[in-house]
Amino acid sequence: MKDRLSATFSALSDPTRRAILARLSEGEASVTELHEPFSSDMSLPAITKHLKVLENAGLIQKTKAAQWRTCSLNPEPLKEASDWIEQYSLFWEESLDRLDEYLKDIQKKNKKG
Amino acid sequence: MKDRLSATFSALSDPTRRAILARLSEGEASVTELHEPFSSDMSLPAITKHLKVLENAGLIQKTKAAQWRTCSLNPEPLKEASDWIEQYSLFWEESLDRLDEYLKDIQKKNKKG
DNA sequence: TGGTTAATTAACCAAATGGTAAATTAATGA
DNA sequence: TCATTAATTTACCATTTGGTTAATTAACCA
Repeated sequence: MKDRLSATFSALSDPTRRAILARLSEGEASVTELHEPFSSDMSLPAITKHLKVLENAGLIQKTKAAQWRTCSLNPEPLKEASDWIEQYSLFWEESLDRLDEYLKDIQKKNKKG
Repeated sequence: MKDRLSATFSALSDPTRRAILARLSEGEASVTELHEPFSSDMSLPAITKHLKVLENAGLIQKTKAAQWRTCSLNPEPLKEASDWIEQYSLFWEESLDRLDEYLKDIQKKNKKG
């Protein structure tokens, strides 16, 4: 049994799966919807397999309604991955400036809405 | 040819390789030194292979002196991975508080010297 | 009921992955 | 020179990975 962090990084190591997560970050979607952008060069069963990998890593969740399978993003494993990488952030110099700027950005957005 | 981000996440998907990076975060080390913590259950050639994966992903660099191969951490790909994950940070709620705290921590350390 | 839609499973494939033991190469030094 | 140390390569292995096509299952609806 693969540990959670390994499963997460492994899931993220494929471009198709990263693109799927990007799509889900905008809102939940059905399997067919997720397949659409890749339909010219990838089969639906291939997408099903990718989703299985993402689900096993805990990165997505599926809900079932009739013949529909709706997928949604679960950010928890991403946060764990981010936390792991964070221990190395002291190694890049601009870290302080970037975080400062990013933080201010978020505070602005939060105050607006 | 695998794209850089995929190679990075793929490299990070193995616990041994993450442990190697953790060791290198404390300072550069020879192949034998990196092998030592694993020597009871993993061969030296296996470590060589892992290092090859890390090197191909750009996560480490090797310098050569006589029969010695010294490995050191390269944080750039980690930063790229962190940046990629960062786009999802809005999905976890404590992000703002954590970043704020972290930033203050770093500023304290920098002011000390 | 039978056709349609959505999704999954089964069977297959080539390549990649994490290991091993043995052999080889590179460098040192008695 | 030959033994020792450090590291890599070779050859092998079982398993996993990203795909495919065909078949099957689940659900809807005229």
